[in-house]
Amino acid sequence: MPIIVNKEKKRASIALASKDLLVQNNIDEITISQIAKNAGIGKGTFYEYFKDKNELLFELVEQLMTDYNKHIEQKIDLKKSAREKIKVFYEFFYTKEAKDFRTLYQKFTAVSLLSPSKEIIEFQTGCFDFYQEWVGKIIEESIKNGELKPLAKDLILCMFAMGKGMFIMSKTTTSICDLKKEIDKIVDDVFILVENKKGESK
Amino acid sequence: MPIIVNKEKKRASIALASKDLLVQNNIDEITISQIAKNAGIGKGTFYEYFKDKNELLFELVEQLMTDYNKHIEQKIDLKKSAREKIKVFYEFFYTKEAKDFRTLYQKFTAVSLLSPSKEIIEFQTGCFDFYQEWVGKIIEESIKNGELKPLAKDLILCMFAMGKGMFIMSKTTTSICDLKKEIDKIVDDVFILVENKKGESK
DNA sequence: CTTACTTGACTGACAGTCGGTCTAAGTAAA
DNA sequence: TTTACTTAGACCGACTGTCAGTCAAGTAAG
Repeated sequence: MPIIVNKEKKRASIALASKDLLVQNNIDEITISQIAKNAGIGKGTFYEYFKDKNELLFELVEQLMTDYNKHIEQKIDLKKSAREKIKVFYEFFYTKEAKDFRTLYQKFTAVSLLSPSKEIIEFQTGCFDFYQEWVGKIIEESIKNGELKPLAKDLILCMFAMGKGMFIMSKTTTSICDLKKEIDKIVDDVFILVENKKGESK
Repeated sequence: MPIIVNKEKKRASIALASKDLLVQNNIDEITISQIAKNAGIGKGTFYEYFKDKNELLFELVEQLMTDYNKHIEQKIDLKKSAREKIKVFYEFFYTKEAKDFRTLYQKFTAVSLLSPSKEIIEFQTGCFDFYQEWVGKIIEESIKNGELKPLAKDLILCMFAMGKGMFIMSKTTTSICDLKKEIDKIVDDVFILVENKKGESK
């Protein structure tokens, strides 16, 4: 019998090997031959594992997101107040640690808008629901323990969308120079509105 | 001397002629030859007026945005409360009237994320500042006349980013099925927080 | 020998270029 | 005033190079 390769693992490793290439160049400036050479495989082999460049980007984003989620989950557990937890959540959009992932996510968002395949929509929907629920839990817990007013719950979607919008705008305008500062300010301003004042906990 | 064509006008008319093509197809599925044939010009002529397909899309979005702004400005003037005015502002994201423009704007956003040229960034920044100021005026006026609390001013950027974020998510997930309803709800929820209760103006 | 996997030469399609054509205004000689 | 010639902007599509995607031949393990 011939060698049986673990398709999933090889796919993942090709994607990982292409990371720098994808981070540092515009997608349409990279050729499949370049990707293949860079990953140490033949061009034909690339097509055994990916339909096109977009699928490669997709695989990479999925990988990095899994990793990042683990990392962020731990970090959120360390914070006590809802405000702090939410801020950790937004860190993705500006922290240096996530820089590469963020660059790829930017490109992936663009691809999602240009040609939203069934798979992409499914993935994006999964992420949306997952994070939505995550933030939801943080907020609801804080409502229960009296940190936040009950109507805070109604702003979950708004805050979520705000993050995405701020990210897009920071990448496509020069009006937002310090994204961390701007997001922090918004979070603080909103929390003023939905936080119970000290001492009056429910 | 030969005929001197109005370059600007011809550029605009080529763009306008390509509208349906760009609305109905993925950009990378359209060829320059197709665009040229559709506009009744030769391929070479296309390149006299545009660097590439993205520049064509850019021209078209600029045109449609100018038109749409005029239309929306009138509509906003008809509304009395800040809440109503703001809602008109968000109409772009779901109204049937703006459907084609919205589709093109979606693609343009993607292009802006993929290859943010100096010109694109400049344009996007201009739009950002313009709308930001617009919403700002609505809010500030309402603060003055006692409709809104002063801290409403701090939420302008948040609300602006929220709109953009909701739009992107409505196009890339299946979680937001009725965008109008969701946005209206968010606006109402936020207004509950920043509106002065009736009778207690200022 | 079979089977799973790999490969790079090949092909068709497209983006972008370039040399040639067309048209009409300008010029000037008759 | 007519006519022949010039000129330059506008226009065009055949051409070229490049790349995505394919496929027939190759490799190696059992």
